[in-house]
Amino acid sequence: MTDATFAPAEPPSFIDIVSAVSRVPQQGRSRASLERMVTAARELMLERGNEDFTLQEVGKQGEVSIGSIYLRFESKDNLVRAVLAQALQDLSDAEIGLMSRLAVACTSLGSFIPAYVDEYAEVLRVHAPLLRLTMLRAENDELVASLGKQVAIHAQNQATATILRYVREFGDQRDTQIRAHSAFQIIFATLARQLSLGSHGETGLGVNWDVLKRELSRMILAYLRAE
Amino acid sequence: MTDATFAPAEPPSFIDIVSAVSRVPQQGRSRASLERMVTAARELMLERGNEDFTLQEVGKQGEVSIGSIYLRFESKDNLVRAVLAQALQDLSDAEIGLMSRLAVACTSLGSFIPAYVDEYAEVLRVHAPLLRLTMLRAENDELVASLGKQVAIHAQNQATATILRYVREFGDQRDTQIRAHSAFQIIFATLARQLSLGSHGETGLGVNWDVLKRELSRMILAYLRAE
Amino acid sequence: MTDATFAPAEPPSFIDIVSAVSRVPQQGRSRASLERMVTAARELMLERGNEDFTLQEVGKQGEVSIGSIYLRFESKDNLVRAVLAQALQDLSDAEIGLMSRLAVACTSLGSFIPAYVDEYAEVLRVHAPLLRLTMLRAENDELVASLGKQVAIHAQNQATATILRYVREFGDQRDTQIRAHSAFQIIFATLARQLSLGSHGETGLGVNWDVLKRELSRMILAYLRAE
Amino acid sequence: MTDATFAPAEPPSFIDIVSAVSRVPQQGRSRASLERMVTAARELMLERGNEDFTLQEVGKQGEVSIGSIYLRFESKDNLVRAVLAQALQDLSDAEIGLMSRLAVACTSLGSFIPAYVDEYAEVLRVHAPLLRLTMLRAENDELVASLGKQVAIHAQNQATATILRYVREFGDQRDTQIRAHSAFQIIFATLARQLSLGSHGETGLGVNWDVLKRELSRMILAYLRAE
DNA sequence: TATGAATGAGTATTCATTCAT
DNA sequence: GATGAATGAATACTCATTCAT
Repeated sequence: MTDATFAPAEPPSFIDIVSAVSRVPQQGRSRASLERMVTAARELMLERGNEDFTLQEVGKQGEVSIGSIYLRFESKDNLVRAVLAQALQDLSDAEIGLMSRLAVACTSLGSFIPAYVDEYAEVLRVHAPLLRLTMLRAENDELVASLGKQVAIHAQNQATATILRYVREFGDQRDTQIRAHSAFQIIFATLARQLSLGSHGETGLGVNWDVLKRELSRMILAYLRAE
Repeated sequence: MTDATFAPAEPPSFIDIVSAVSRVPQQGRSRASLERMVTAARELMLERGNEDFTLQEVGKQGEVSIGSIYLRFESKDNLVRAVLAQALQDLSDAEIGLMSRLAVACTSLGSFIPAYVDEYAEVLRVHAPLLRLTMLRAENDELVASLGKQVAIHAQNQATATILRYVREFGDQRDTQIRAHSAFQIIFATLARQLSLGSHGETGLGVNWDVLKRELSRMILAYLRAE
Repeated sequence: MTDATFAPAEPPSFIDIVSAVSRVPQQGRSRASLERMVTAARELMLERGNEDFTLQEVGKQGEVSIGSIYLRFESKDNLVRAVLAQALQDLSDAEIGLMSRLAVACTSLGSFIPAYVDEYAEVLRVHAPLLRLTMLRAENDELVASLGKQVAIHAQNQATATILRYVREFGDQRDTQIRAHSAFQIIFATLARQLSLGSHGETGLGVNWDVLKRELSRMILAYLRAE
Repeated sequence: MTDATFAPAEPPSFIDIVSAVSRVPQQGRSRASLERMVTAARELMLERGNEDFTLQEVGKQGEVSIGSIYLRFESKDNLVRAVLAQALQDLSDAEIGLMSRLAVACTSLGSFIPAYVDEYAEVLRVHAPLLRLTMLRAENDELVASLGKQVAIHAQNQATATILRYVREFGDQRDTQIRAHSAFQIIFATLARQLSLGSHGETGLGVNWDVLKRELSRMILAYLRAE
């Protein structure tokens, strides 16, 4: 375990992320055109895969010219990155919103953990298609990998900090940070796998989603409360 | 939860797997040539990615002609599949060997779970590079996805059955199959994620590998022993 | 030999030349803007070649908008032509100045020829970079070829006429125009080649510049004085 | 003047030249295909300029596939270079043949110089179109420039050595190498210019080709015989 | 069986020119 | 007049697959 504290750092910002790959900030009509091309690219990427589309197709579907794509993005690669960066930003926003809601709604570890597992599963499910693309791309794209890491670190820190608000309910007061952190790791890994966010791609395998979520919650509670 | 029993089914067989993608059974000299091309393809795939190599390169590196590759494989895709199928077979063999060993060596749940987590982690670590490629490919290749699923199901069934040998040590005798099954799911998901077998590609994020394995064992034991 | 007399015709005029390719006569602020774009184009052409620059770059470097370039020039081609036309005008002016000076300074063929070779070599050397571009372009651009021809004809006529001022020193009084004319042809061809104004691009090839100029003068004098 | 002796060095060889830009030596049917693509490229280059043709056009006109062009040449640039290298080789061969012929046919300086001027002019005239392309390209292509230089140096050395066979007829026995060398420089520069091998592209300008050749011979003889 | 030369469809990118403001 | 964002045609190069030998 590192010294890293789990206090929520500044959340990643879409402005920062997209400015890394997009050429000019836009307003008005240009903004609309930028959005049409990003939307068209996103749709094509979801249909066919990260790179298996042509800029001709983006132009046609988004009603923009090839040239105007190159006015905003240095390359096709950067257009792909912008789509994925936006997806990561959306996920990050949803994660932040979720934690805020749960932090006020749950008064005990026993109510928080199942609610967190359930709702985080839902957030990941909604973002799963683009998230899958992001992870695929991150394998061979340092920039996307780095953005993904930023988002992941923030989510991890925020979740760990929130779990630690219920530290008095832990069964053992030693190594509480390690426990909270491990709990998050295992929750994320399990949910992500069920959503095919990697790992063999064989979602579920005869597992009932609701059952697994319930058992996962039980396991985490048993772990945190163990003496 | 489905009706699927967790009795170990017939393990997947390389012969079956490769015959699905390879053209002719091989003997003698031809066998050697087949192996040279598969080995060359594997090396190139590990270096560059599933498809980022040319058959010219395979021909050169494996000292086989382009034509002879097409004599064995219907397409480049099938050559890639053969490499990945072999990798899955190797993993499956290792999983089977591991379970046999542990089944005789461990006399209690308390000794089995940590040993299983540790040694399964090692098995996955060794096979991780090709396993990563397999999962990447499975995203867009039904055939590889299906082979992966077979191997995964077998591993899951075998592991669940083994855990159930210690069922008397469970804290609660209800839903024991579900518990054993969930334990496997969570172990696999957690280990896989640490090995970057998917999921954001950000292995670890400040987590100590040994610490996480220890906490994972603790969590599983707390869960299975919980009343 | 043609009937063309070698009496100096009207020298080529930049106004005529540029009006052939530029759109509107300019005054005041617009004039300054025109000059900035032509200067920027010239710099880029010298750096990279006749066409290997973009109008975006001209706009940036010359602090003019793309639109204003098209207000003055019908096309990029015409901008290039304006630069080359101006270069031809500059060369022509220098040639005229040179001949005026020598005509009064040199009292004999023996002093005129070496001075002319030396100083004309210097004039060509100074204008060589743009002259090279002009010749390159003239290969495929009728308009530039025609402007170049005008300048060349004027230079030839002027030089021939000047040489003929020393006709009494010729060794043979027959075919004096042909001799004067041939002398100019050979002087120009030799100097031009040394300056890489065409021809294999291999300036010199182990020839000493000063030696060649001296030998060229000797040759011309030997030729004109021969009986 | 450098120390370089003018003894004819080994003449440039097409094999060396082309092997620098072509991928594989060819025989039989492949050789024919190679020649068809080079011929098609040459024709297109003569029609439109060094680079103003597409590989599609070469494929169509030469009845070869795009792929087979890339089997022989690493790039379009190298195909262009091969055409120009072959042209240089042809010129060099012609120059060598010419000198051999004249060396035995001419017994005196007075017969050699006019014959050389006449016949060298004819050789250059025949090769002028491709030679023009070569010089154009050499401006921006180091490799072509270097090949051109080799051919030029060989021609210069060979010509100078041949002129020196008549050294006893020189009017002055001092600096004979310089004189022979200067004579070649001036002959080549003058002929090249008349053939538009560079220099303003304004061939002739009212000069009669035959007259100029005659005067050039006279001038060279007057120069070499001068005391 | 085995070879490897030949094929040619498919695509990211540039940049002169236009025209709405 | 002045601007510069938008347009889209045009083209070199790759590589899986075939098939004549």
